[in-house]
Amino acid sequence: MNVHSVGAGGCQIALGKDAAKYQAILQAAIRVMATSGYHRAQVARIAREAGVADGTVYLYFKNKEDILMSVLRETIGQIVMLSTWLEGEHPDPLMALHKLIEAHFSTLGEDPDLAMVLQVHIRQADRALREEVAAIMRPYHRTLDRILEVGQAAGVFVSLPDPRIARRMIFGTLDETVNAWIFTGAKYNLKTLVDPVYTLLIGGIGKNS
Amino acid sequence: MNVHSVGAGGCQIALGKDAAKYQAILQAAIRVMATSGYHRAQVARIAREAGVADGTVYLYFKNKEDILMSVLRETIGQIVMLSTWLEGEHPDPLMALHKLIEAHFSTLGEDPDLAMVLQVHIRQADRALREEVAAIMRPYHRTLDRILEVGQAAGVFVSLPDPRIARRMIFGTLDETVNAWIFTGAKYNLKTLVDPVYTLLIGGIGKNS
Amino acid sequence: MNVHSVGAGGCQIALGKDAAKYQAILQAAIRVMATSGYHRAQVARIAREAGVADGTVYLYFKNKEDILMSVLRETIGQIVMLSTWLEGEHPDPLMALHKLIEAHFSTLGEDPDLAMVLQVHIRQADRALREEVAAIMRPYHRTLDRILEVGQAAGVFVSLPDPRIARRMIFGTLDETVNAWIFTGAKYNLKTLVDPVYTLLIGGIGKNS
Amino acid sequence: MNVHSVGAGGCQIALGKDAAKYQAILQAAIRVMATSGYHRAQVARIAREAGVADGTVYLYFKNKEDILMSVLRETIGQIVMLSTWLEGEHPDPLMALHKLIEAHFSTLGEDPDLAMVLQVHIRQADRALREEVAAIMRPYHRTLDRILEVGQAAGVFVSLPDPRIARRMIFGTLDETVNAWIFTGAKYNLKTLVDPVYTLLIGGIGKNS
DNA sequence: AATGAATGAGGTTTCATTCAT
DNA sequence: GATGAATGAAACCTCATTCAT
Repeated sequence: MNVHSVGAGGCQIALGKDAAKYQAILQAAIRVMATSGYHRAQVARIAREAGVADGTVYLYFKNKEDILMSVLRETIGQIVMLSTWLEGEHPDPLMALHKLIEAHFSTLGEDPDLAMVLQVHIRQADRALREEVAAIMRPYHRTLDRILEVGQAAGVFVSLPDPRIARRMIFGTLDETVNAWIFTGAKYNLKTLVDPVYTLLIGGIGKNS
Repeated sequence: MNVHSVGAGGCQIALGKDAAKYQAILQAAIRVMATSGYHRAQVARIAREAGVADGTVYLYFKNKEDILMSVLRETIGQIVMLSTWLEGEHPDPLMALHKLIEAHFSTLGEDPDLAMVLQVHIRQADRALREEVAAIMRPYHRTLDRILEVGQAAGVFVSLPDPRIARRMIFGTLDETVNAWIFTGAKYNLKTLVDPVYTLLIGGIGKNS
Repeated sequence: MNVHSVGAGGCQIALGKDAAKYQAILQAAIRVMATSGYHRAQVARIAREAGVADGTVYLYFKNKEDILMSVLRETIGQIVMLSTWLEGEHPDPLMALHKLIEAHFSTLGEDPDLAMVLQVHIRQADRALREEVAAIMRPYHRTLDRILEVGQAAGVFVSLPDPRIARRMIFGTLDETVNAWIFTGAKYNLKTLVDPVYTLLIGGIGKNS
Repeated sequence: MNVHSVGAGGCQIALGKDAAKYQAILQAAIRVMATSGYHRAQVARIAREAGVADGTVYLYFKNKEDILMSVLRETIGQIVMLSTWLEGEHPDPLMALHKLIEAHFSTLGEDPDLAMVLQVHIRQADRALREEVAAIMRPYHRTLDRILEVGQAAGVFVSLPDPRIARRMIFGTLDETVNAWIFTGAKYNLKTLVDPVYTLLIGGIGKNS
């Protein structure tokens, strides 16, 4: 059974023997898109980088968009699943939030190319693809929403008319932090920011007298 | 002197006649990019929408990228200048931050097309363009940094080893809030979120016992 | 007004100044298809043969299929219209038939390349295109049917339960005669066959004792 | 000796094992080409339809063109041989002609897929292939020519300077009749047209007073 | 003999840009 | 200055064919 034939989106092409080749193309795609961006990334170059012929790419992916989609499914998917798992693992909403930030920064901090694709180039995609991205991200947002709700009920988080406002603050903060890390060349260790960011999100920038 | 011949990038053509035509093309570009995205936006369509011939576009802009750049310069520029002005106008850092959030949400909230371009399509641009965007944004970030520093010195903001962590939280939160507003169809009034977001940024999500 | 913007099918592209260029491309297409066939005919070669750039072809035609369609519309159309006109001009069905054969052989006999396209390469087209061809041909068949009906009523043609059987004999005979002429290299004058074919169609191959 | 290794074109591979597989591929080719046409017919689909691997096709046929050629050789060949046999069997030219029309309509009328290929898709082939088709057809045309000559000598057919004119009428009529039958969906029984067509060919459309 | 994964050449079409009028 | 017809490079994708297993 091929690893990559599993999953909701699935792959409509009967995949032959080589799951390694599928991964090779996927990794090549991440590499090429990291440097060239989505629209500039040529299928021919992805193929060359993966060490296969142009046509081979189409044995594993339906088309260029499908390549990007698969990068998404396999990577955002990881963070999303990780977040869901963490939520279940840590009933304490404060701890859950901390672990989630850690997971977010760890996953992207360990693979700058992947982070580049997810933070920058994904957003170059067309409307249809962006909606797909949103759909994949939704469980992540739901997890954040639930953590916030539980925290409010437990009295550790402030009460808000709409928890989505806080969720956007959290997600926006993580997102922008990763962005900044990428654009400064991914030189420092993203994980060192877990605690400062967590503290700031909890306490805000205002000084509690 | 034409309004649009001012600025860092400048314009290589001496424009004598028609500043109105320049604006028409710029507005058309915003409209077309809002619906089609950067890469799908065709120069021919921008020209048609602006009521000029294809070639005329090249009398006012060096190339397609230059059109986008100019959209940036003229719009981000407004927020940036506004923020600088607000900073000078309001010595109180809390007030300055509040006014800045208000300016940010007002400017984008009043022109969904423009917001769409700035939030979504700008990011489809190439490396060079994104770096230019960053350069234009820098004064905005500097303003935030200074407000934070003044606030720390005055004891109204928490002390942080690196104020940029807080700045990214602020900017990331505003950015994600606008993003969410756009993707849900820009149905509600963005300005209603000024106070909740401000409060959350100051106090954090944690409950102060 | 452009000559080629008239007609049922029309042309969905706003055509600029040059009706001559439209004709040049059309003639080039006939020439290229005559030698290479429909599927082997490359747009690039048609463009080169017409003395224009590849892209220019797409200013005058929507796509490759549209080129072929236009060859059809403009040429079969001629025979069809001619046949309708002849029918009106000659109330005598015998004379009408004779004139029609003459028109058929004249039109194709004068332009072997065009004949090649119509007899051979049109038939390489896809289902959709062939149905379009059939639609364009229909008036021609209707004309034949009417001539046969009038002739039957007048007692100069045999009575048949279904006139379409006779129509297919006439059309099939003309078609095969042109085919044979083409495949032997279009060496003789097709018009010399008007009388023999007419006589044979009227009298059959059987000897009237 | 395999059935299919006989013939002009021959088969470059010594086939030991499986004449049934050869036939399976041939029948699959007819089926696929009937629906998709020559150029749209993919070797992979023929293989799948025949229940063999792609590569296996190339053990039995030199290339795609060879497959079509073989369809021709084996099917037109049948009509051709049948016609030759009928000619020998029926010294009476009128009877011979009648039997030949019957054979023509029977063979194609019983297998619409085959008829589709022979009437429509064969003609999508390239020059070289069409010449091969002509070569295979030639004995059929010769048979018609001889029947006509014998008939003329016997005084049952009209005298013509060139019997090929009459032959083209006969063949064109049969061809167009089959064509019309196919394009109307092969709904009626083609054999019911044997007598009307025969009568018309013999007597012509003119009324003998 | 049989397989089917891999190959890679080849063609249509788009669209930013130019330049003669 | 303004025009817009013309340009032509560039890229995705298909599919006949091969060859290692």
